[in-house]
Amino acid sequence: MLEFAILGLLQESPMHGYELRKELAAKLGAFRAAISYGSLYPTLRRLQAAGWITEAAETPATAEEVPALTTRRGRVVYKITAEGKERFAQLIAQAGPETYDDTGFGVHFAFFARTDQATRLRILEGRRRKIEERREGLRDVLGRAAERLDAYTLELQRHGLDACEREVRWLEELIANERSGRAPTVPQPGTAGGRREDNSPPPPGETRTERP
Amino acid sequence: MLEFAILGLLQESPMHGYELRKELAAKLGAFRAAISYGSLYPTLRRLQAAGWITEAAETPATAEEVPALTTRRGRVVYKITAEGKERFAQLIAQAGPETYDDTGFGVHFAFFARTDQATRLRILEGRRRKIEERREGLRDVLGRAAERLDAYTLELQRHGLDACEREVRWLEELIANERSGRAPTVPQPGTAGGRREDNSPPPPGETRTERP
DNA sequence: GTGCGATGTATCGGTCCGATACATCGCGGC
DNA sequence: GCCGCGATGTATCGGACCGATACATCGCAC
Repeated sequence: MLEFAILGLLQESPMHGYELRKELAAKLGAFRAAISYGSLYPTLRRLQAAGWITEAAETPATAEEVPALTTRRGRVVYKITAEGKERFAQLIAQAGPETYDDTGFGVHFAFFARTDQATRLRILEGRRRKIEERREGLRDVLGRAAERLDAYTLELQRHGLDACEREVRWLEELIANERSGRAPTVPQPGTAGGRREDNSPPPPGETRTERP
Repeated sequence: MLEFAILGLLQESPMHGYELRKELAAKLGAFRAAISYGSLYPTLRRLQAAGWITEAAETPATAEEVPALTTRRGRVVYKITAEGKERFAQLIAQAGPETYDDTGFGVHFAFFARTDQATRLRILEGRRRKIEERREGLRDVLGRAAERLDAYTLELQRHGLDACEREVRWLEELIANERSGRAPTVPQPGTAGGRREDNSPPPPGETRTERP
């Protein structure tokens, strides 16, 4: 998961660890709190060892200035490699059941702009199915086993059920939108127009069609 | 977390691993999928080593019947000890910030019936604060940084924001209810109480001020 | 000039998950 | 009769990720 997120982010621009964490928190604010350094740095090292990313020498703005007077800074900027981009595409293509749990779904969804439509649909439908199952489970408990549980537990189930129903509806909308061929959902109010030219659009190109 | 959940469940009645997992899934269906055996069994061993739980010889219903004809079953039934109950009470009393993240909150909430009112309030308010912070973060992103993000990411944020607002409202209700001194939220239909005759009922000793 | 909060890299122990293995029980189909 | 098969049940292993902690530097206010 972390691997996927890092590769996705570094595709937008090179970054160092701290920045990576911040960007990720911003992008996933909804689903995840913030990744821990205790997993971030080891993962970076792993990715580097695998060749998906490389250290990009931190150019001090103008190389002429500040040559070595101050002790060399610790900041390490990472950059994705060609192999890394391939790897990312492969991870998207493979997107399977592990993509349907809360975290996995959130992370993949956050990179839908780099995901082809077929995969988007597959993920959305898989997620919906999973949530529907959870919903049925909750309905079961609330229906059949209600007497066995105390009032607080029941309240928890009710709240969970509500959240499930809501998410299913949300997913339905997204799926319908996706099928109708166009971008996400409705553009929001005010600030007319705009908001379409972010860097690097979903490359529908050679995103491989292999099966593992 | 798992430790807490297990001690809480075993207070309702002795159980073996499989049962424990099922009960837990039913009680937490809303927040957690289901705990993994890979953490359940090691934790059980840890709790046993610490003396919070013990193996209770699996009595075959009526000892007269089915004595030893069939090969001895592997089933291991666990039972909470007096020290375990103390430990559980202590864990509740200590309930701090780690209790405010999704999983921690869910698990603690599921055992609110065994939690004193002051602690319930503390947990609910801590959780509310945490969600409010998340909400503000999302509003920030949606407000200030909207242009930097693609439409899918924005949609994810919107959905997350909605969920936050909804949960805050839910928590407000629960808190108000809690302050007004009454049980959870709306009481559900008849069939009050029930399931009380197992060996170890919640000792009304020092905790508990509510009536279930 | 000194303290202090934000920035930044890094490690360690511990919790928990996912996959896997294996054994038994009850049941229906052939 | 006996055979497979899904539910029940215990167990382990490698790996992902977290939370706490330790440092070092930078910019700025006082």
